[in-house]
Amino acid sequence: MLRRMTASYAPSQPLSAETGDRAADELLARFYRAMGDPTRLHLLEFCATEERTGTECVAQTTISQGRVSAHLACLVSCGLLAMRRSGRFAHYRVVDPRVMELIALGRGLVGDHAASIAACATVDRGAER
Amino acid sequence: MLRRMTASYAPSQPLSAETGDRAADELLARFYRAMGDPTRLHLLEFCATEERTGTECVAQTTISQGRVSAHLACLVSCGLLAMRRSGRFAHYRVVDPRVMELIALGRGLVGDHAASIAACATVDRGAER
DNA sequence: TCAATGTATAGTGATTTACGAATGTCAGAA
DNA sequence: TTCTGACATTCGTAAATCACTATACATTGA
Repeated sequence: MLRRMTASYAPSQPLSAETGDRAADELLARFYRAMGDPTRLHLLEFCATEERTGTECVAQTTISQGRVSAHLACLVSCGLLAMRRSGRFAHYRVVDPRVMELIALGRGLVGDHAASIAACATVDRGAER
Repeated sequence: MLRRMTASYAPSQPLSAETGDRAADELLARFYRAMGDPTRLHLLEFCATEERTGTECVAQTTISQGRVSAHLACLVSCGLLAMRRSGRFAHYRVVDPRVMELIALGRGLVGDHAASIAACATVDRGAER
Protein backbone atom coordinates (compact mmCIF):
# COMPACT_ATOMS: atom_id res chain seq x y z
CA MET A 1 0.00 0.00 0.00
CA LEU A 2 3.01 2.19 0.20
CA ARG A 3 3.96 4.35 -2.74
CA ARG A 4 0.54 4.33 -4.18
CA MET A 5 0.58 7.89 -5.42
CA THR A 6 3.42 6.90 -7.64
CA ALA A 7 1.52 4.08 -9.19
CA SER A 8 -1.43 6.31 -9.93
CA TYR A 9 0.50 8.13 -12.63
CA ALA A 10 2.34 5.11 -13.83
CA PRO A 11 1.03 4.73 -17.36
CA SER A 12 4.20 6.17 -18.80
CA GLN A 13 6.78 7.51 -16.38
CA PRO A 14 5.97 5.59 -13.25
CA LEU A 15 8.92 7.16 -11.54
CA SER A 16 8.50 9.97 -9.08
CA ALA A 17 10.36 12.30 -11.38
CA GLU A 18 9.23 15.75 -10.49
CA THR A 19 5.56 16.45 -11.13
CA GLY A 20 3.27 15.61 -8.30
CA ASP A 21 5.36 13.80 -5.73
CA ARG A 22 7.32 16.99 -5.28
CA ALA A 23 4.65 18.42 -3.04
CA ALA A 24 4.16 15.16 -1.18
CA ASP A 25 7.86 14.90 -0.47
CA GLU A 26 7.92 18.46 0.78
CA LEU A 27 5.12 17.76 3.23
CA LEU A 28 6.68 14.54 4.41
CA ALA A 29 10.01 16.28 4.85
CA ARG A 30 8.36 18.93 6.96
CA PHE A 31 6.83 16.24 9.07
CA TYR A 32 10.19 14.61 9.76
CA ARG A 33 11.73 17.97 10.47
CA ALA A 34 9.11 18.41 13.16
CA MET A 35 10.66 15.36 14.79
CA GLY A 36 14.15 16.58 14.05
CA ASP A 37 14.71 18.69 17.10
CA PRO A 38 15.93 17.28 20.42
CA THR A 39 13.67 19.48 22.48
CA ARG A 40 10.59 18.45 20.55
CA LEU A 41 11.54 14.79 20.83
CA HIS A 42 11.97 15.23 24.53
CA LEU A 43 8.54 16.82 24.79
CA LEU A 44 7.00 14.03 22.73
CA GLU A 45 8.43 11.43 25.06
CA PHE A 46 7.34 13.44 28.06
CA CYS A 47 3.78 13.49 26.76
CA ALA A 48 3.77 9.89 25.66
CA THR A 49 2.48 8.28 28.82
CA GLU A 50 0.39 10.99 30.42
CA GLU A 51 -1.31 14.20 29.56
CA ARG A 52 0.87 17.19 30.48
CA THR A 53 0.20 20.88 30.82
CA GLY A 54 2.26 23.53 29.10
CA THR A 55 3.79 24.55 32.40
CA GLU A 56 4.87 20.98 33.11
CA CYS A 57 6.45 20.84 29.69
CA VAL A 58 8.35 24.05 30.32
CA ALA A 59 9.68 22.59 33.57
CA GLN A 60 11.00 19.60 31.62
CA THR A 61 13.25 21.74 29.50
CA THR A 62 15.92 24.34 29.96
CA ILE A 63 14.59 26.77 27.38
CA SER A 64 12.17 29.66 27.64
CA GLN A 65 8.43 29.31 28.04
CA GLY A 66 7.77 31.05 24.76
CA ARG A 67 9.98 28.67 22.86
CA VAL A 68 8.37 25.63 24.47
CA SER A 69 4.98 26.97 23.52
CA ALA A 70 6.10 27.27 19.91
CA HIS A 71 7.55 23.77 19.93
CA LEU A 72 4.32 22.34 21.29
CA ALA A 73 2.31 24.22 18.69
CA CYS A 74 4.53 22.74 16.01
CA LEU A 75 4.04 19.22 17.30
CA VAL A 76 0.30 19.74 17.38
CA SER A 77 0.03 21.09 13.86
CA CYS A 78 2.15 18.27 12.55
CA GLY A 79 -0.16 15.72 14.10
CA LEU A 80 2.35 14.42 16.60
CA LEU A 81 0.64 15.72 19.69
CA ALA A 82 -2.99 16.34 20.64
CA MET A 83 -3.98 19.40 22.63
CA ARG A 84 -6.96 19.83 24.86
CA ARG A 85 -7.87 23.15 26.37
CA SER A 86 -9.30 23.47 29.82
CA GLY A 87 -9.73 26.99 31.05
CA ARG A 88 -6.38 28.64 30.88
CA PHE A 89 -4.57 25.33 30.77
CA ALA A 90 -3.42 23.48 27.70
CA HIS A 91 -3.04 19.74 28.02
CA TYR A 92 -0.81 17.88 25.62
CA ARG A 93 -0.53 14.19 24.89
CA VAL A 94 0.54 11.74 22.24
CA VAL A 95 -2.60 9.97 21.12
CA ASP A 96 -1.70 8.39 17.81
CA PRO A 97 0.18 5.12 18.37
CA ARG A 98 2.04 5.59 15.09
CA VAL A 99 4.01 8.39 16.69
CA MET A 100 5.64 6.10 19.21
CA GLU A 101 6.15 3.53 16.48
CA LEU A 102 8.07 6.11 14.53
CA ILE A 103 10.21 6.85 17.55
CA ALA A 104 10.81 3.18 18.23
CA LEU A 105 11.88 2.58 14.64
CA GLY A 106 14.11 5.59 14.75
CA ARG A 107 15.73 4.48 17.96
CA GLY A 108 16.44 1.08 16.49
CA LEU A 109 18.14 2.48 13.42
CA VAL A 110 20.03 5.06 15.42
CA GLY A 111 21.27 2.36 17.73
CA ASP A 112 22.84 0.59 14.78
CA HIS A 113 24.51 3.68 13.36
CA ALA A 114 25.14 5.98 16.29
CA ALA A 115 28.75 6.73 15.49
CA SER A 116 28.28 7.67 11.86
CA ILE A 117 25.15 9.67 12.57
CA ALA A 118 27.08 11.68 15.10
CA ALA A 119 29.70 12.26 12.43
CA CYS A 120 27.31 13.31 9.68
CA ALA A 121 28.14 16.91 8.92
CA THR A 122 24.99 17.53 6.95
CA VAL A 123 22.68 17.27 9.92
CA ASP A 124 24.99 18.87 12.36
CA ARG A 125 23.66 20.86 15.25
CA GLY A 126 26.94 22.19 16.46
CA ALA A 127 28.44 18.72 16.56
CA GLU A 128 27.32 17.93 20.07
CA ARG A 129 26.16 20.89 22.09
CA MET B 1 18.87 -1.91 24.21
CA LEU B 2 17.91 1.56 23.20
CA ARG B 3 19.32 4.53 25.05
CA ARG B 4 22.42 2.77 26.15
CA MET B 5 24.75 5.74 25.74
CA THR B 6 22.60 7.34 28.31
CA ALA B 7 23.19 4.60 30.76
CA SER B 8 26.84 5.44 30.81
CA TYR B 9 26.04 8.59 32.71
CA ALA B 10 22.84 7.94 34.52
CA PRO B 11 23.08 4.98 36.82
CA SER B 12 20.08 6.18 38.82
CA GLN B 13 17.45 8.41 37.16
CA PRO B 14 15.78 6.27 34.49
CA LEU B 15 13.52 9.11 33.37
CA SER B 16 14.45 11.17 30.40
CA ALA B 17 14.67 14.26 32.56
CA GLU B 18 17.68 16.09 31.29
CA THR B 19 20.94 14.35 32.11
CA GLY B 20 21.85 11.59 29.74
CA ASP B 21 18.99 11.20 27.31
CA ARG B 22 19.97 14.57 26.10
CA ALA B 23 22.59 12.94 23.94
CA ALA B 24 20.24 10.21 22.77
CA ASP B 25 17.60 12.75 21.80
CA GLU B 26 20.18 14.76 19.93
CA LEU B 27 21.21 11.73 17.90
CA LEU B 28 17.65 10.72 17.20
CA ALA B 29 16.83 14.28 16.18
CA ARG B 30 19.75 14.26 13.77
CA PHE B 31 18.44 11.06 12.30
CA TYR B 32 15.01 12.52 11.63
CA ARG B 33 16.57 15.64 10.21
CA ALA B 34 18.33 13.40 7.72
CA MET B 35 14.87 12.43 6.54
CA GLY B 36 13.64 15.99 6.76
CA ASP B 37 14.67 17.15 3.33
CA PRO B 38 12.52 16.65 0.23
CA THR B 39 15.47 15.88 -1.99
CA ARG B 40 16.79 13.22 0.36
CA LEU B 41 13.35 11.67 0.65
CA HIS B 42 13.11 11.60 -3.10
CA LEU B 43 16.47 9.87 -3.34
CA LEU B 44 15.48 7.37 -0.69
CA GLU B 45 12.37 6.45 -2.63
CA PHE B 46 14.35 6.29 -5.83
CA CYS B 47 16.75 3.80 -4.26
CA ALA B 48 14.05 1.80 -2.55
CA THR B 49 13.36 -0.75 -5.24
CA GLU B 50 16.65 -1.02 -7.10
CA GLU B 51 20.24 -0.21 -6.69
CA ARG B 52 21.10 3.13 -8.33
CA THR B 53 24.33 4.80 -9.27
CA GLY B 54 25.23 8.33 -8.26
CA THR B 55 24.74 9.53 -11.81
CA GLU B 56 21.26 8.05 -11.93
CA CYS B 57 20.46 9.82 -8.70
CA VAL B 58 21.68 13.12 -10.06
CA ALA B 59 19.45 12.67 -13.10
CA GLN B 60 16.47 12.22 -10.76
CA THR B 61 16.89 15.65 -9.28
CA THR B 62 17.17 19.23 -10.43
CA ILE B 63 20.08 20.16 -8.21
CA SER B 64 23.82 20.02 -8.78
CA GLN B 65 25.87 16.84 -8.77
CA GLY B 66 27.90 17.98 -5.82
CA ARG B 67 24.83 18.59 -3.74
CA VAL B 68 23.36 15.19 -4.62
CA SER B 69 26.61 13.56 -3.61
CA ALA B 70 26.45 15.26 -0.24
CA HIS B 71 22.84 14.24 0.25
CA LEU B 72 23.67 10.64 -0.55
CA ALA B 73 26.60 10.68 1.85
CA CYS B 74 24.31 11.99 4.55
CA LEU B 75 21.79 9.22 3.95
CA VAL B 76 24.54 6.64 4.09
CA SER B 77 26.04 7.87 7.34
CA CYS B 78 22.67 8.03 8.93
CA GLY B 79 22.01 4.41 8.07
CA LEU B 80 19.21 5.11 5.64
CA LEU B 81 21.04 4.02 2.53
CA ALA B 82 23.69 1.42 1.79
CA MET B 83 26.53 2.15 -0.60
CA ARG B 84 28.55 -0.32 -2.64
CA ARG B 85 31.53 0.74 -4.62
CA SER B 86 32.39 -0.83 -7.95
CA GLY B 87 35.26 0.73 -9.79
CA ARG B 88 34.47 4.36 -10.19
CA PHE B 89 30.78 3.81 -9.62
CA ALA B 90 28.89 4.11 -6.39
CA HIS B 91 25.73 2.09 -6.04
CA TYR B 92 23.10 3.14 -3.55
CA ARG B 93 20.17 1.23 -2.20
CA VAL B 94 17.80 1.05 0.75
CA VAL B 95 18.50 -2.26 2.42
CA ASP B 96 17.02 -1.92 5.88
CA PRO B 97 13.28 -2.58 5.76
CA ARG B 98 12.77 -0.28 8.73
CA VAL B 99 13.52 2.66 6.48
CA MET B 100 10.53 2.06 4.29
CA GLU B 101 8.45 1.39 7.37
CA LEU B 102 9.40 4.81 8.65
CA ILE B 103 8.35 6.35 5.38
CA ALA B 104 5.08 4.44 5.32
CA LEU B 105 4.26 5.55 8.85
CA GLY B 106 5.18 9.11 8.01
CA ARG B 107 3.00 9.09 4.93
CA GLY B 108 0.09 7.84 6.97
CA LEU B 109 0.40 10.56 9.57
CA VAL B 110 0.96 13.22 6.95
CA GLY B 111 -2.11 12.11 5.08
CA ASP B 112 -4.20 12.79 8.15
CA HIS B 113 -2.77 16.23 8.85
CA ALA B 114 -1.63 17.59 5.51
CA ALA B 115 -3.25 20.99 5.84
CA SER B 116 -1.93 21.86 9.27
CA ILE B 117 1.53 20.53 8.48
CA ALA B 118 1.65 22.81 5.49
CA ALA B 119 0.68 25.66 7.78
CA CYS B 120 3.22 24.95 10.50
CA ALA B 121 5.53 27.93 10.55
CA THR B 122 8.20 26.22 12.61
CA VAL B 123 9.17 23.77 9.94
CA ASP B 124 8.81 26.12 7.08
CA ARG B 125 10.94 25.74 4.00
CA GLY B 126 9.84 28.91 2.34
CA ALA B 127 6.21 28.06 2.93
CA GLU B 128 5.80 26.32 -0.39
CA ARG B 129 8.61 26.97 -2.81
C1' DT C 1 -12.99 45.49 37.75
C1' DC C 2 -8.28 44.39 38.86
C1' DA C 3 -4.48 41.31 39.71
C1' DA C 4 -2.37 36.89 38.95
C1' DT C 5 -1.42 32.83 36.40
C1' DG C 6 -1.04 29.98 32.02
C1' DT C 7 -0.19 30.49 27.11
C1' DA C 8 0.79 32.63 22.85
C1' DT C 9 3.06 36.04 19.92
C1' DA C 10 6.33 39.68 18.55
C1' DG C 11 11.09 41.53 17.63
C1' DT C 12 15.92 40.49 17.35
C1' DG C 13 20.31 37.75 17.00
C1' DA C 14 22.96 33.53 16.18
C1' DT C 15 23.51 29.04 14.17
C1' DT C 16 22.39 25.51 10.71
C1' DT C 17 22.08 23.98 6.38
C1' DA C 18 20.72 23.92 1.39
C1' DC C 19 22.59 25.60 -3.01
C1' DG C 20 25.70 26.38 -7.17
C1' DA C 21 30.17 26.66 -8.85
C1' DA C 22 34.67 25.36 -8.84
C1' DT C 23 38.03 22.00 -7.72
C1' DG C 24 40.01 17.58 -6.22
C1' DT C 25 40.47 12.48 -6.50
C1' DC C 26 40.52 8.13 -8.39
C1' DA C 27 39.61 4.27 -11.82
C1' DG C 28 39.41 2.85 -16.42
C1' DA C 29 39.98 3.95 -21.40
C1' DA C 30 42.85 5.61 -25.09
C1' DT D 1 50.97 8.31 -19.41
C1' DT D 2 47.24 11.22 -20.53
C1' DC D 3 42.42 11.84 -20.99
C1' DT D 4 37.74 11.16 -19.53
C1' DG D 5 34.04 10.16 -16.64
C1' DA D 6 32.09 9.32 -11.83
C1' DC D 7 32.17 10.98 -7.32
C1' DA D 8 33.60 13.79 -3.46
C1' DT D 9 34.84 18.10 -1.25
C1' DT D 10 35.39 23.13 -0.48
C1' DC D 11 33.67 27.95 -0.50
C1' DG D 12 30.66 31.79 -0.32
C1' DT D 13 25.80 33.02 -0.01
C1' DA D 14 21.06 32.93 1.22
C1' DA D 15 17.37 31.08 3.68
C1' DA D 16 15.55 28.51 7.60
C1' DT D 17 15.12 27.85 12.43
C1' DC D 18 16.70 28.01 17.04
C1' DA D 19 16.69 30.92 21.33
C1' DC D 20 15.95 34.91 24.36
C1' DT D 21 13.38 38.99 26.09
C1' DA D 22 9.40 41.45 26.23
C1' DT D 23 4.70 41.82 25.55
C1' DA D 24 -0.10 40.53 24.48
C1' DC D 25 -4.16 37.66 25.43
C1' DA D 26 -7.30 34.96 28.24
C1' DT D 27 -9.20 32.90 32.17
C1' DT D 28 -9.72 32.62 37.07
C1' DG D 29 -10.22 34.46 41.56
C1' DA D 30 -10.26 38.70 44.70
